[in-house]
Amino acid sequence: MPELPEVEVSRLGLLPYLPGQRVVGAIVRTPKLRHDVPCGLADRLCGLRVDAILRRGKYLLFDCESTGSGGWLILHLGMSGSLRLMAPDTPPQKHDHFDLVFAHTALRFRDPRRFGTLLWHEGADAGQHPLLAVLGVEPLDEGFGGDWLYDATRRRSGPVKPLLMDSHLVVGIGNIYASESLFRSRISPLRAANRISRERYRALVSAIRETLAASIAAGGSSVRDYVHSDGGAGCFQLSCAVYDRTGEACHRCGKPIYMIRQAGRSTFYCPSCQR
DNA sequence: CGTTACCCCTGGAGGC
DNA sequence: TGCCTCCAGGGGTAAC
Repeated sequence: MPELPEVEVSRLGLLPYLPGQRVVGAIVRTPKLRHDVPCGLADRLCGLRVDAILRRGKYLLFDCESTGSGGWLILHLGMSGSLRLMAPDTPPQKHDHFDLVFAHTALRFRDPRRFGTLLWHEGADAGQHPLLAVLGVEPLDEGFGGDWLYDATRRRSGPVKPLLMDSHLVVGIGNIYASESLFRSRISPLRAANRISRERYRALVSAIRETLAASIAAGGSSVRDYVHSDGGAGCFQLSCAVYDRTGEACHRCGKPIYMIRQAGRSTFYCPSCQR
């Protein structure tokens, strides 16, 4: 489910409640997620105060007194993960793998497919963690621009769509937003990355930023006293122009939307509008 | 080095 | 109703 906007909305939903709170307990019900949950994680977390919640790509980073004797709780929602705040004594349901317990509330992590990740990084700099150290630029940061993307793709002869989803280049662009952004900028997902002009990369970057920002804004308005990341609609209250619209009429030209498979993932596009 | 295939897992949808 | 196949918003790793 979660792409960058969903993760960011989860983060924003937690901000009013968690920073400043002290961890009074933690429950690891499932030690095997995408990676093994570190041994002794619950004991390590106990007594630490959550100072801040940051995001890097699709990872949520809980600052647990990292500038003192603590570290970072690193959480990735995978394909099917979600977070929710609830009373600490709420009975766990199937696939509820982890609780971070505070005095009056608990943060619960649910993930049916278990592609999510729960890690711990000791020390002040979460960016040093091996999984974070290799990540590319943030798509909403200044460093991500059309000229930068043009320069970064000169030796990439593969199709542009799978490349957009490569977190070592740029983080946070998942399968939905890759297709949607390419449609908006009228670039074919099949086009070789090194055969796209500077001008078109500027349009693509604008489309990516606008799509992500609009989704965050749309999701943000729906979050109140619980953290919402499995809305189910997939497009986060924004209607998709091409994603999951195989055979339906293109909103721009009226011809049918196509689905193809690229690097093992579905890609949706309008062959007429996107070149 | 760049690119792709495979794999981790569960659940829902649709065909028979 | 049951069983089968395919599909799903991610991404690390191995192999080409």
